[in-house]
Amino acid sequence: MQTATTEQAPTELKLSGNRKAVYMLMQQQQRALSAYEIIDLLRPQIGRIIHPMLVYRCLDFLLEKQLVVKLVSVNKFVALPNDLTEPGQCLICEICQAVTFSASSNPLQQQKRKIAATGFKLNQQPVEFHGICASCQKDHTE
Amino acid sequence: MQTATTEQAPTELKLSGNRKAVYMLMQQQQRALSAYEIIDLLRPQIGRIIHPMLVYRCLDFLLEKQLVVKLVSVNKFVALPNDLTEPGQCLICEICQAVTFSASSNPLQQQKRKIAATGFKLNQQPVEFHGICASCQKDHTE
DNA sequence: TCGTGATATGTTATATTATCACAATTCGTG
DNA sequence: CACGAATTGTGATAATATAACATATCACGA
Ligand SMILES: [Zn+2]
Ligand SMILES: [Zn+2]
Ligand SMILES: [Zn+2]
Ligand SMILES: [Zn+2]
Repeated sequence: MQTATTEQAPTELKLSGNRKAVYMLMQQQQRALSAYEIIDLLRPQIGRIIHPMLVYRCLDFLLEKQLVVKLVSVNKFVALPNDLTEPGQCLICEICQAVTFSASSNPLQQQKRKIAATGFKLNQQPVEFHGICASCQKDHTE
Repeated sequence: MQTATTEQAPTELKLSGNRKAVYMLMQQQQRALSAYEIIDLLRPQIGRIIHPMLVYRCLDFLLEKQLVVKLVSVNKFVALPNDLTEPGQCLICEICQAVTFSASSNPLQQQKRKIAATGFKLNQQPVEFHGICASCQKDHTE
């Protein structure tokens, strides 16, 4: 029923069916979602029950294409901001779950080189820092 | 039946019953274990079925006392090396699962200060880097 | 020593995250 | 169209984690 193209993805990528639906949802939401949150958000859009396997398969594909990343420390998935050219880092608030991406700044790049020099080959995922964001700190002291 | 003291923990800490058993196991193993691996390893020692809840409660306690850390990116737990004075960092091999702790070296400390300066309050867990260890790289090229 | 509240343990059930296995359908291309 | 490859559909199950409530043990003052 649906054609299998998309105009949103970078570099003229074609996504079809479920993959397109999952990726577009993730781009709209711009926050970390669990696979099951994706299922819940997708159901009303698609109008039928969506099986976990289906979502995990779409996520696997999108991960391979580096369109999304898995935040391994919280078991959630998020669309990669288009302006990030390297995996960089992200800050994850343990209270409100907000996720803030940025490029690796100098010290982190230095640290990564240092690790690489020991023979350990880092993967291409963002380094995940955990803590409490400024806004949640305010909430707790007022 | 068992008395409730231990002589292994740093700073004269008393652990009783299950907590002691879990902590001693983790110190012996010196590798990252899932809660369910702990259950399986503990059963023969204790001689009865150990419920997940029990192990998770012990882990919660040990986490609070900072005797163990949770590697949030792999959902495993590991006894904190006694010589680590700050949370530091760890390298996790995605093939063999080896985990190597070390103190934060300068660039990482600098990075942490930089993050703190933005108002984000980092927690006290090690920063987890993922990749492939030197030994596993050799295995793949030979 | 006994009573009492706090702490720790025992147990069942359930929630959350993720993968396996196999069938059916659709797609791309000669 | 025909064919194999890629994608989707579906049920079952594994792996990780927490909720809820009952019971037992400990600590310590009366
Ligand atoms: Zn927050
Ligand atoms: Zn709060
Ligand atoms: Zn390895
Ligand atoms: Zn291999």
